[in-house]
Amino acid sequence: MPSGEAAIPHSPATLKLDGYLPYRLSVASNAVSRLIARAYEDRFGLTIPQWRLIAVLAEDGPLTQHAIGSRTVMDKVTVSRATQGLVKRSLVQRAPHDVDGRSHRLALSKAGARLYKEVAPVALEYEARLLQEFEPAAVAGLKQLLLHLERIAAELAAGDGAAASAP
Amino acid sequence: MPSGEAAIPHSPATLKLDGYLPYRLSVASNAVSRLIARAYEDRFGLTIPQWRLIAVLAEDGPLTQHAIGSRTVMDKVTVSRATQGLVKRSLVQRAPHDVDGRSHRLALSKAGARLYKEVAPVALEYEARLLQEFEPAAVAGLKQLLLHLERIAAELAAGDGAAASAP
DNA sequence: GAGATATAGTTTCATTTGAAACTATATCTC
DNA sequence: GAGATATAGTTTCAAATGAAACTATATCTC
Repeated sequence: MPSGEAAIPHSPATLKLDGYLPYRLSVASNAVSRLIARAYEDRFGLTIPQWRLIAVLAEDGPLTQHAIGSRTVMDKVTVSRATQGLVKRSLVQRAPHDVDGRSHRLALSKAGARLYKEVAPVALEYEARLLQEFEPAAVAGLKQLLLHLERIAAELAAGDGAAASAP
Repeated sequence: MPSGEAAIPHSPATLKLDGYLPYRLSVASNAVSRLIARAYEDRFGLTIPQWRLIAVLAEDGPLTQHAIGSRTVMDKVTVSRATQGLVKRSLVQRAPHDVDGRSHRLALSKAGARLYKEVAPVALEYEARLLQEFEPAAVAGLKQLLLHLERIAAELAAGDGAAASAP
């Protein structure tokens, strides 16, 4: 990490909670998550982890739980529990993994695929409403920024003073 | 809410989880919160609610718990617990509210103010690191967008089909 | 091929969270 | 000013979360 000199300060020298990024981010994310969680729960009986799992199976086809976890940034415990709920409702099918006896191959069932087709437009509609006042370019920029933040936060967390330069 | 016609779609007609705003937002926010939470906990023994409480008392001076809650978008239970912890460590002082017997006036103690002066630069440094690769304008835009999202999410949550037009 | 070590997934447990019930005080209506 | 109703803050309880221990299977090393 390049040492010392404070480059262009992006933040005022004095802290203002209202303009503090981690705060703004957390508050916005909570508000959105809460809205979405309620919608999925009320309309489809799905938790957010379950929804993510369905979405990723619909997009990428059959996956192991491990793959789902890394693909969707969810803990293995979270994935395990989401899976159990979905299997119980027969929205997801589990087959043994042919080459690895510890693992399973998860796939959407017919019913799961049908449900996905119902949920996806609702999901898109919520997103559209949330973003309706913004320029498409601004939205694209926001998403890029979020991805970037995520990466940097992970880097800082990994080597918070330690490994940062060496690959 | 204006009816029907789908204006300019900000989102593709097909859902891609990776580009789905609520997902990106949640993942980014979790990554940042986790980083920050660990930092505050390790270095200062503060939880995020406690940190928010200190920050807002430092900025705005004495407040009731209720005021802190609405100012920082925290549940009254969260504020209550954060307060208890801080009072126990004598970082915050509680005085009866002169006009309202149910309420209290919370203020930073000397020690609390000192701690704030230690934490604030660390907080700013984390923010600066998270944002170091971005243009100041992009950062300002992001914060605006987050505020906006928060407001819209709250509106949608309040009247999710119900009251939306009538004031 | 027999340990040793790693990985997929589950279970257990302790912590966090927030809704709902509760207590105490204010305010409003008659 | 006596209920009725609202509000500040706490406590209680149930659900969500994720770290750590655990089980079962793979892989690696000799």
